Amino acid sequence: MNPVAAPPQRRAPAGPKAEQRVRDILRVGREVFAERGYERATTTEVAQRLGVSEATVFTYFRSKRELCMRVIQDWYDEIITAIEAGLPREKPVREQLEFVVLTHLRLFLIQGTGLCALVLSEGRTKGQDLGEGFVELQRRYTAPLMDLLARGQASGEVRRDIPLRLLRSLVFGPMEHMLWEVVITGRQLDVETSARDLVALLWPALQAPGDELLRLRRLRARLQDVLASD
Amino acid sequence: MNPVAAPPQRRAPAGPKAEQRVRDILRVGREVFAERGYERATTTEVAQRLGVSEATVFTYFRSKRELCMRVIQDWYDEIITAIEAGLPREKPVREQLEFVVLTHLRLFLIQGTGLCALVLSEGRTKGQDLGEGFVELQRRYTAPLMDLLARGQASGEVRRDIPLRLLRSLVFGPMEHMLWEVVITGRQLDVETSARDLVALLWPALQAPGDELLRLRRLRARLQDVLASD
Amino acid sequence: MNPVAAPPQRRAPAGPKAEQRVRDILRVGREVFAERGYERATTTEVAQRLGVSEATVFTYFRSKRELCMRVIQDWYDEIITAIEAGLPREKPVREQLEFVVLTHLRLFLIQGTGLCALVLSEGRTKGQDLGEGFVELQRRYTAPLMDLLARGQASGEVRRDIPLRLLRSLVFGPMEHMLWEVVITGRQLDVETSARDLVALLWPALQAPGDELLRLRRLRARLQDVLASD
Amino acid sequence: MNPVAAPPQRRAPAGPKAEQRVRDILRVGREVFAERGYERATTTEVAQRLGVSEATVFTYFRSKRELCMRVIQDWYDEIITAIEAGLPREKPVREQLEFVVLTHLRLFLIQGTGLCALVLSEGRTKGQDLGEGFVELQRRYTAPLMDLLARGQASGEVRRDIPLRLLRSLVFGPMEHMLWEVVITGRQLDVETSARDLVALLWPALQAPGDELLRLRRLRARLQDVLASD
DNA sequence: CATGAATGAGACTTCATTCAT
DNA sequence: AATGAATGAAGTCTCATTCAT
Repeated sequence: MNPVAAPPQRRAPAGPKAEQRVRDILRVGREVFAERGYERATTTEVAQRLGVSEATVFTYFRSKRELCMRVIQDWYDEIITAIEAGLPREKPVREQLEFVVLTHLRLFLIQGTGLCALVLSEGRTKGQDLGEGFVELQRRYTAPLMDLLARGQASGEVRRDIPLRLLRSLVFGPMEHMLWEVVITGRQLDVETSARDLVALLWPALQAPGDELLRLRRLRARLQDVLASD
Repeated sequence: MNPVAAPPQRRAPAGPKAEQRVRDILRVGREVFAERGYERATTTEVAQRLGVSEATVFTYFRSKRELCMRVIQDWYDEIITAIEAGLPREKPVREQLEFVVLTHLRLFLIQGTGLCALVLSEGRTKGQDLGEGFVELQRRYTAPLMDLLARGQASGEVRRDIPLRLLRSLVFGPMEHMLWEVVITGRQLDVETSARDLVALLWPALQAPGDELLRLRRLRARLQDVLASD
Repeated sequence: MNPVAAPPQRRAPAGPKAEQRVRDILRVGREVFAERGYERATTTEVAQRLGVSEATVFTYFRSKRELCMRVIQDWYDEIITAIEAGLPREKPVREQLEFVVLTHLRLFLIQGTGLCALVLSEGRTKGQDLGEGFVELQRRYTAPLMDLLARGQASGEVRRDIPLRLLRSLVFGPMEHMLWEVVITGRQLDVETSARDLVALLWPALQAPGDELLRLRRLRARLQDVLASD
Repeated sequence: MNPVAAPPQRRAPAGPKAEQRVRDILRVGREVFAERGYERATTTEVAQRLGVSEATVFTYFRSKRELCMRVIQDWYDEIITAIEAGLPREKPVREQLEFVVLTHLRLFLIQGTGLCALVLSEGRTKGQDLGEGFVELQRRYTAPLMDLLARGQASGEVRRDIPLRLLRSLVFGPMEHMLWEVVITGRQLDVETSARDLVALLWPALQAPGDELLRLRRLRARLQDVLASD
C-alpha cells in the first residue's frame, strides 16, 4: 500500500565538461587508491589533489566504493585493451607470451603496482565492501593469456598435460612476485630484460617435456644423414 | 645536553602470567587480522574475543600497529621454523623443494591466507603504518628457499645461469598466485597434489639443462656459425 | 539615510508561462512533501519528477521553505474552497456538519494524509523553519467549521454552554485521529460511512440538551443541594 | 565457506555509573527530540547539552535511531505506568475516564507535546527510519483506555453499538487536538478544568443514546413514589 | 529563462587510545 | 594488573543553494 518509493539518487551530470571531470577524478582516484589502498585512501585527498571540494567528487560518483570500482575497472580495461590491440597473433606463441608479460610489467610499473595491490588485497574482501564483481573482472583480466595458452596447446607449442589454470599461475605468479619485490624493496627493474628472462625461464616448463631435446636429436640425425650421403 | 627525561613510556608488564597474556593476545590478534586485514580489524574485536577489556590489549601492546607487527613476525617465525626443522637436507634438491612448497601451502591454507593477504597488502604501505621492518622479514622468510636453491646450484642440481632472485620468484610466484586464487574464488585445493604438480612443472625450468642438451646446443651453434660465415 | 540599495533579490519570473511553471512545481512539490515530510523531501526529487533542473525550482521559489509554505497554503485554500462552495447552508446544521466531515476526510485521503502529517508535524516547529504564518492558516482552515458551529448555536441546534474552541476540537480531533490511524496502520476507510458514523456519535454531545432533560437535570441538582444542606 | 562473521558491536558499558549516563542521555535526548523532531534533532546537540563528547553518546546508544526509539519507549512507559498505577478502578467509568484524560493532558503538557508530535509525525515513516515497533507501542499506549471502555461496555455504562476503535478516537482525538492547539498557539491550558470539560462533553456521546434521559425519568418516578408513600 | 556545475556546512558514525580508579 | 569510561580526530556522505553561461 505504501511502497514508499526509494528516494531518488541525484544523477551525475552528463556532458563534455562532465566527462572531463569524471576522467580527472578517475585519474586522481587511481593515484590515491594505488598509493594508499582502499581503506587508507580518503575522498578528502582525492578532492584536495584535484583542487575541488569533496562534494564535487560525490557529484560524479555515488560513493567511495563506486569510485574505487570504476578505477579498477578502467585499469583492467586498459590492460586488456593494450594486450588485445598489440598481441602479435601471427608470431609464435613464445613471442606472444613475451609480449603479454612485457605489457603487463610495463603497465604495472608505470603506475599500476599500487593498483595491483589494491585489486589483490581488496579482492579478498568478497561480499564486504568491494569485490562483488571481482571474479568476473579477474576472469576478463586473465582471458587474453588463457586464450593464448589454449591456442598454444592447440598448435602443439604448449604442453597439454597440465590444466590451463596451473599454467596461468605459472606465468602470472612469478610476474606478480617480481612486482611485489619492486614494490617492497623499491629496486628498479628493466622491464624488457626482465620480461625476456622470465619467459626464457618459463618456456621449458610450458613446453612439452624434452621437446627441445627431441628436436635437437632429430636435427643431428638428419645432419649426419646429409653428410653421410654426400 | 638534553637533561629532559624521555616521556615515560608505559612499559609492558613482565612475568609468566604476562607472557601468557601476550601469547593470548597474539593468538587472537592473528585471527582477527587474518580475517579482516589491518584496517578492518579492530582492537575492540581482539579484546572481545579474548573476553578482556580493550585497555588490556593496550597494556601489553603500545598500539594496534605494534600488535600487527608482532603478529606478522610470529607467523614468519613459525614458517621459518617449520621449514628449517623439517627440511630433508640429505635428500635431492627436488624433494627438498617439494617439502618447502608443501609446507608453505599447508601453513598458508590452515589459517594463513588471511595473513598472507595481510602481509602482501600491508607490506606495500612502506613507511606508512606497517612496513618499517618488512624488508628484513621478507629476507628471513625467503632465506630457507634461497639457501636451498644456492645449495642446488652448488651441487649442480639447479642451473647457475639465472640469478637466484629470479629463481625465487619462479617458485614463490606461482605458489602465491595459487593461494590468491583460493582466497578469491574460495575453491578448495588439495595441497599435496598441488605441491607435487607445481614442482613437477617448475623443475625443468630450474634444472641445469642436461649435458646432452648442452652439447647439442653447442653443436647447433657452431654449425650455424659455419653456415653464416660462408 | 541608508543609500545602500537592498541586496538584489532575484525576482521570480512573471508571465503566463511562468505561472504554469509555478503551478507545476507546486503540484509536484505537494506530492513530494506529502510523501516524505519536510525534512526528507528534497528539492532534487521535486526537480527530477518535473524533469527540470534543480536550479529551476529555485528560480521560482526562493527556498525549500518557501515552496513548502506555498504548498501548504494552496492545500488549505483547496479545502476551504471545497467546503465553502459545497456547504448546503439551507439544510440543518447536522447535515452541514456531515458535509464538512466528509469533505475533510475525502480530501485528506485522496492525497492529503501526507499533507496532514506535514502540517501537523511541521506546524510545531514554530519560529524555526516553517510555522511563521501557521496560526493564521490554522484559523482560516477551521473558519468554516467555526462559522457553522456558531450558526448552529444561534439557531439553537448546537448547545451554547460550551466554548466554540472546545466544540471544534470535538469535531476535528476524532477526525484527525482516525486519519492518523489510517496513516499508521494503513487500514482502508470507507469515508462516507465513517463520516456519517462520526457525526452520529458526536451529535448528542453537540446538541442542546432537550427541554425535558434540562428540567430533570435542574431537578436533580436541586434535590442534591437540599440533601447536602441537611 | 567464508561466512565473514559480522564485525562486533562495541558493547555499551554496564554498571551503576553507566546507568546514570544512560538516564542522562535519555533525559536530554527526550528534550532535544521533543523540541526539534527526529530529523532536526542532532546528536551533536544532545552531546553538547550534556557537556560530553559526541562519541560518548554513541558509546551508550548505537545510533541516533536507537536513541530516539528508547526515548519514545520510555515516554510511553511513563504514561502507561502512570495510568495503570493511578486508575481508580472501583469508581464509575466516567471518573476513570476523567483520570485517564487528565493524566494524559498533564504528562503531555509537562514535557510531552514535542514527544507527542515526534511519535505522531515519525510514526508515519513506517519502514523507513523509525517506526518498526510503532504499531505495538501504539497498541500498548492505548491499551488502558481500550480496556476501560471495554469494561464500561460490559457494565452498561458505555454504549455497545459503536466499535471500540471509534470510541477511542472519540476520546484521544479531541485530547490531542487540544494539545496541538496549545503547541501551535502557545496558549496556556488549565489541565484539570479542560479534562473535566472534555469528559463532560464526551460523556453523552459515549453513553447509550437517550440513556441519561431514561435514567432521570426513572429517578423522578421513584422519588415521587417515595414522597407519595410517605 | 534554464541549467550545468560546484560547494559550504554539517550530519552521523567509528575507533585507537588514554587515564583514573 | 585490569578496566570502565571518555574522547579527539577523522571519515563518508547529503543537500539546499548559488552563479556563470
